[in-house]
Amino acid sequence: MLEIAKIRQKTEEIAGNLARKGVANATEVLQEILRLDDRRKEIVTELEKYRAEMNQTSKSIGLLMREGKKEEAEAAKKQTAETKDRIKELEQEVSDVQSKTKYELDELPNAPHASVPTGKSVEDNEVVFERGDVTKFDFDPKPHWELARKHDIIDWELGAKITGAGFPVYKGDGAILQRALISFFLDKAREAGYQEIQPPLMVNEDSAYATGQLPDKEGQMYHIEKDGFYMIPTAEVPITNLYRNDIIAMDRLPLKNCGYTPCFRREAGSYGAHVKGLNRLHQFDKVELVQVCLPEKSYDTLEEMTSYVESLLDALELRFRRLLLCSGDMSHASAKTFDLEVFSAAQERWLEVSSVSNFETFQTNRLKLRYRTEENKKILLHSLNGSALALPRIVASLLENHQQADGSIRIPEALRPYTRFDQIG
RNA sequence: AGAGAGUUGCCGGAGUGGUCGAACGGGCUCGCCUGGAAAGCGAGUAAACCCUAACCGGGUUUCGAGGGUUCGAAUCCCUCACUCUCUGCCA
Repeated sequence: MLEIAKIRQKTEEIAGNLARKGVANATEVLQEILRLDDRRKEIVTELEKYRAEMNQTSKSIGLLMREGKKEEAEAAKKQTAETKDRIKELEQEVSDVQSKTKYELDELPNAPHASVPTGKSVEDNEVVFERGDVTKFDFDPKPHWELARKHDIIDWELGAKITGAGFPVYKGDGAILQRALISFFLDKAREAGYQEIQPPLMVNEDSAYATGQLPDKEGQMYHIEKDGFYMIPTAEVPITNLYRNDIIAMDRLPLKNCGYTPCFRREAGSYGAHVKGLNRLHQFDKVELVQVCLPEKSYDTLEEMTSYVESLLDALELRFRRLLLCSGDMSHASAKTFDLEVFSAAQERWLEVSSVSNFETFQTNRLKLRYRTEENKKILLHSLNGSALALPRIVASLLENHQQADGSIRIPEALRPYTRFDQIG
């Protein structure tokens, strides 16, 4: 959620950036928010005047009662009725204005950072660089779903039988490969200074709201209505919410946490060839990084996190490219996002395997996550997160890029201590 | 899942309708004392919001959350969440 104080200070600048993200009438929307906030202040000022008056009167009634001046006390009581009604009215007005303001703010996405290119869709994303060896095949490379079937390591039909489409079953070496990747990613993250967290896989409404899933992505989460819980779409949600309503001492910063969790996504509306195989699932595994840092350091942190994830792809011997997402392709909450994509020779396209974002204060504003300055001021921190990494697409990339002429899959050196086999098949 | 007890400030813990933002103890910060330290003494020690040029000052709200009764609620009533104990069930 954007901060009202900042909207007030930099209305035009923010409006301009919101427009780049496709918000219609950005200036008008911001001005409406400021008008509502002005109105709120007016009402609050009046409200508090009446409340102060009520407090005064109540106090004096207490004194009169004590002194035994019953009639005087009764008379004073009668006089309060009008003020009381007025307070009720004003309270209703404040709450109306506040919910209107909140509604307007909730609708607004984060404003893209100045360095984010303007654009509407994936086509406008910028390729920052490509790295890694191009895999050359002297045979016809097969897509991962065929390889997985051949080696009987991933079974979509079984998953469909026991649950439904998009819930594959990993078997034998497939299951071991998953477990190996998770351990590998977690060990690397720990070496890089991240504390490992095992969070709950369901969260309450407050948590889903604070990181921006609600109300924006309501329909994308599995919702357990009976208990009011949401299945997490990413570990970002519980891990970032660890710090909801916290004031962090400066010497604890930056907060660096990571976690492995399954992720659950309804993916309502997805269809077509691009959702084949492991490309888009309802349940998948992911190791996620979350950092919370000082505002002035968040863009360095974004770079640091992205480079870190790239080092994982290097270790897995995968050719990748870094994309700087354009204003129109970023998620609701992000101010700047880098995507990392691995080239799949078999599918002849780039697969997104990681997304690293700086949310600036968009999440921390809802989280009320602040730090205390030397002067004892409370300032909102910045939050960032990144996948390191999402398993299905990494598995797909490994299968497709490391397949051999005989159909076997070569396991990259770095992963062998974890799989304890060098090839599949 | 059933029965009971509880949820108060950084921590412990009083407080059952008015003078309670909250006794008392501990912690922490600053000052005094000291060669230095301990002890001791003194002062301070929540958050959000409103008024204001103001980091001065004044005001409002907050004692698990939300609603209600009342002139007035930490204190009474209702709903919910959480914690603990016992019983039940079960990885």
